[in-house]
Amino acid sequence: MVQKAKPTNRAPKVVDVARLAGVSTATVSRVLNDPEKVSQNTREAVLAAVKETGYRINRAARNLRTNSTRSILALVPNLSNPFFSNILSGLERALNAEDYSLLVTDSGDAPLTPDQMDRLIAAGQADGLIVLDGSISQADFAEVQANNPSCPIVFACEWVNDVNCPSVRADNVGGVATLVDHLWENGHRRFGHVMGPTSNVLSTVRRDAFVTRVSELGGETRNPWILQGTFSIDAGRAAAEAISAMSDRPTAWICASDQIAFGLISGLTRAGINVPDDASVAGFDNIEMTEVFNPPLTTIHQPRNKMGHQAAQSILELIRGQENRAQVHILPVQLVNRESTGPAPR
Amino acid sequence: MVQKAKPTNRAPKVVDVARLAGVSTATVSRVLNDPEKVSQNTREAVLAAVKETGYRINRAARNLRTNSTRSILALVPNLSNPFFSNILSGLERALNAEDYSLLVTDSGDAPLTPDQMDRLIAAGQADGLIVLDGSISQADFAEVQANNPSCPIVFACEWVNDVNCPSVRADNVGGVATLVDHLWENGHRRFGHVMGPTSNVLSTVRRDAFVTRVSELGGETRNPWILQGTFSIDAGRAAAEAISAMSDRPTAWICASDQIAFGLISGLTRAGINVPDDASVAGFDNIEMTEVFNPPLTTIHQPRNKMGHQAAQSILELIRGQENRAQVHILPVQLVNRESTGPAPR
DNA sequence: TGTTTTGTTGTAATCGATTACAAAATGGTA
DNA sequence: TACCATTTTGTAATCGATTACAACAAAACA
Repeated sequence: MVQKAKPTNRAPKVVDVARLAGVSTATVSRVLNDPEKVSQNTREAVLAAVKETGYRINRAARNLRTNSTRSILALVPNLSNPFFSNILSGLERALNAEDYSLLVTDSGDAPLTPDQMDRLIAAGQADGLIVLDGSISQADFAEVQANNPSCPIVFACEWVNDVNCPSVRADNVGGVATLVDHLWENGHRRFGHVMGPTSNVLSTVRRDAFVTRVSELGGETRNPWILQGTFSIDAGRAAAEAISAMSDRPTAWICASDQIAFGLISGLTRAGINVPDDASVAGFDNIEMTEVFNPPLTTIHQPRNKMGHQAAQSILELIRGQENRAQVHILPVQLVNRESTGPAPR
Repeated sequence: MVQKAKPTNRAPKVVDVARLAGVSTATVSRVLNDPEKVSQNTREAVLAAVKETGYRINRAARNLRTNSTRSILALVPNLSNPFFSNILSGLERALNAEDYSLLVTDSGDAPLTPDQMDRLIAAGQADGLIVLDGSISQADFAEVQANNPSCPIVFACEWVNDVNCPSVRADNVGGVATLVDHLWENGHRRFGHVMGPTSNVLSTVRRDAFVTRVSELGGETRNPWILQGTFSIDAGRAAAEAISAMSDRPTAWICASDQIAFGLISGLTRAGINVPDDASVAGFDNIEMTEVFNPPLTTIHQPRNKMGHQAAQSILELIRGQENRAQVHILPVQLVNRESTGPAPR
């Protein structure tokens, strides 16, 4: 019977394996990295020696020599946001499957400065960067890219305009249009929108899609019916206050996130405006809680795990030189029709 | 005026800095790691050279030489769970402040095998491990610890019993007792509990605390009133079905997590049992959504960020040899009294 | 002034894997 | 058998920082 890795005092290295297998370190290394380059016999001998010694590669040494780290750094605006953690989850699994690991940095809701980003990149802790933060200005980002021309970067979910990086995102335009259509079919003709922060691409893209679709259908919206805020519950509540003070208001509200919708509905209800009887409210994201919220929220489902997965694929292909720098992956979304929307009041 | 780092084709190394400053590489390294060991003059010269060359340390080389990585690996059962991401957030910030970075591994809700854990640890990618997963069996964990006696490990939030590692957790017993007391004061005398998975420490600790406190007060609970499940919304819904089929049931329910409570309330409502008029329901965790849920959820607030922060401190101290291996940090919790609980129906 | 102590700096070995290049073994063919 | 092509293996340099040790200089002391 084969012995379990014997308790050595020192961690075994390639030389130990090589000695035991009666080959050179080069051969051991080859067995581990390019098995086909080695004859079957020696390969088996080496693998046996690896098992017997309990050898585990020293990453630092390999990283130094190969000038790579087999890890990817994700830049997240706010880790405590469940939306991001879902994407990270998909990301992490896809990376792990390829023997890459995931480093996470929380930029703390304040967009990173170019200098901070340079430092993160130059730290040489990662082979690539996945940016989940769309609040970075185009100029700042261009600077970072210019300073680090060889650093593979992929955007996931959010992105920065006019930057030459692969990007993975949901079909935001289609999603918003679907919501408008859904409300339109329910007889609504006057539409309002609660945006995220104006500094964020998603906010503006969704707002524009909203305005476009409403006008295509011939519906009505007005500037004061488009409220700005953040993607948070609190922003939704604040919007509710503003709305309840309006003398003349839309019957249908589309929110830029589910959290906004929660706050909005909560606030409207408190103000005596019943959802969906007096006003319909739709969200965006389909986070887990939408289902048990009262009323269950009509929203757009984003394939979060898939987005993480695709982002992982893209960055790996970029690292391997197979990905087109300008590739934009737009993943389809789906309307989830629940009970926060209904027929327009007459 | 000082030039910005000039665009070299090759990343500058210590030798480049040394040459420019007219000193040896040893001196450069000393300036960067032990500034006091170097005279003021040379120190300034070196720092100037660092700035001029735009030198950034190569971590792989340093890691190899010092046999450390300045990064910490967090083992998370499920990244998409908002509860964990909040802790990670606190963790990441505290680590970053000390120039450590955070690696994340999602064990995918299936507890890791000892072998998988060994591999993660031995990969030498991290100087320490923060375990957020309490579903690992005591035997498995003991094995891992025996195999890696020198690896600093800290538990956060969840933990494994009878293991000699620092642990950071909320006051689960106190929290549950507070909930029971709160319901008791509202006139409830018959109590039920919806647990998490039995394999999880938190589940059993909370369940035991529940049983203990109810009996201390002289209240009533029975085995069939203690339902098992997972920490999920779905489990709460399933519990609601079971409950609505009971002929004789408690008036007060304490759930092991907010998510369970959401599912439970949603299910009870659907079954025609009104919360809080017909039954009171309390959660545990105080996740963000509790506030806008309808009815707003009475729950126990856990200091999630603080837990992450404390876990970071503990692991750093452990790495530096200052932390007591058996230290248990129990952070205080708070009752958040909202509207899902009320007077017992008569 | 000579001797010791203290403080500062440099030389060169070292961490552990990968890989260019060369050498050896193998197989195929005339 | 001799020759060439191909496959397999080994030798030793290399990645870039840290640090033990030694050397030197400056300060303190007798």
